[in-house]
Amino acid sequence: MSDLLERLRDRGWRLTSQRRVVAEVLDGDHVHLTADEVHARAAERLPEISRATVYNTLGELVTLGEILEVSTDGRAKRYDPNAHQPHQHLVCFACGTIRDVHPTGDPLAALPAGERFGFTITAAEVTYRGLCADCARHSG
Amino acid sequence: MSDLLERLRDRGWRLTSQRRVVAEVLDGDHVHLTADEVHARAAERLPEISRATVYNTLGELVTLGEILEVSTDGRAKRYDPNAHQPHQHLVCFACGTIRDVHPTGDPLAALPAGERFGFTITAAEVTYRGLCADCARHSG
DNA sequence: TTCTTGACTTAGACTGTGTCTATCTTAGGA
DNA sequence: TCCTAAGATAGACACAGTCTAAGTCAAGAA
Repeated sequence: MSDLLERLRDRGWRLTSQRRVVAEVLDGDHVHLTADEVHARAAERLPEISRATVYNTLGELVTLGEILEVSTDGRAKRYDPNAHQPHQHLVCFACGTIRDVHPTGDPLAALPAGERFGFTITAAEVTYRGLCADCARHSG
Repeated sequence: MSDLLERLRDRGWRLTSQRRVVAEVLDGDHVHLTADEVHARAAERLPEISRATVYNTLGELVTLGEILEVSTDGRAKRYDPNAHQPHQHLVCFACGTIRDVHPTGDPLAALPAGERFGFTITAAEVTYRGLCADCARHSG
């Protein structure tokens, strides 16, 4: 966390209270907040922070590779601070909960040359979908 | 195509000119149109068709399992008529072009029991990302 | 320490995508 | 041919995100 702030400062980031609070809100495991949720939590600590600043800061952190942008549904994008360990996502149909998961093997390897159509492929994102234990109990 | 209209009629669909035109627009391979694009093409043949009708019809076709909803970026959802053959998507970073691709193996099998967190998993979507041949030429 | 300046923040207007509602039209059965 | 519920329509609305112009401030300079 403080490593993050150090890294950012090293890259020439001006360290404002707004940026610090956004970075703090995104600390932790299995954190997948929307921009609005980040804004709400940041505003608890810094009431005057604006939506634009949250969007700007999130965009900068994504560009710097410090957080990941995830859109598992057609709704708001979510931001995942777990950017330094490769992983995929598991999403509940019913409640939308997201878990980080680690499948075996490399999904890229499953795409034969004949299916690459001249693309230079650099990433493969896998989204697993299902019903979480809680939702399964309540619905059945 | 006419099979599609037959199937829909069998399921009690009222066959209106609007629905027919939307279904026709979505015919073909590697078709991944946004709702607005579907509306524009439908309006070429039926100028008075409304956006709401296009959205309604697309939603019904998705519910019936006749087309797939794909959101590969955070922008508009795209609609894929290739719903009866399992496949994944390959997306160009630069121009957004989408290709249907067929990886080997079952991505679901790559997720060990210990990584399932009590979920009942029913689907795995893979999005491959890279640069298509055209964009690679123009940028390099 | 104070000054300076350009990077940063802000409020709020604006855009794109999708949904909803009240009213009108029409496919298809009687 | 007529009836009627299913479907279509225009346009208001909602949500997520972007942009702009003006004000603020972090951090280097003196």
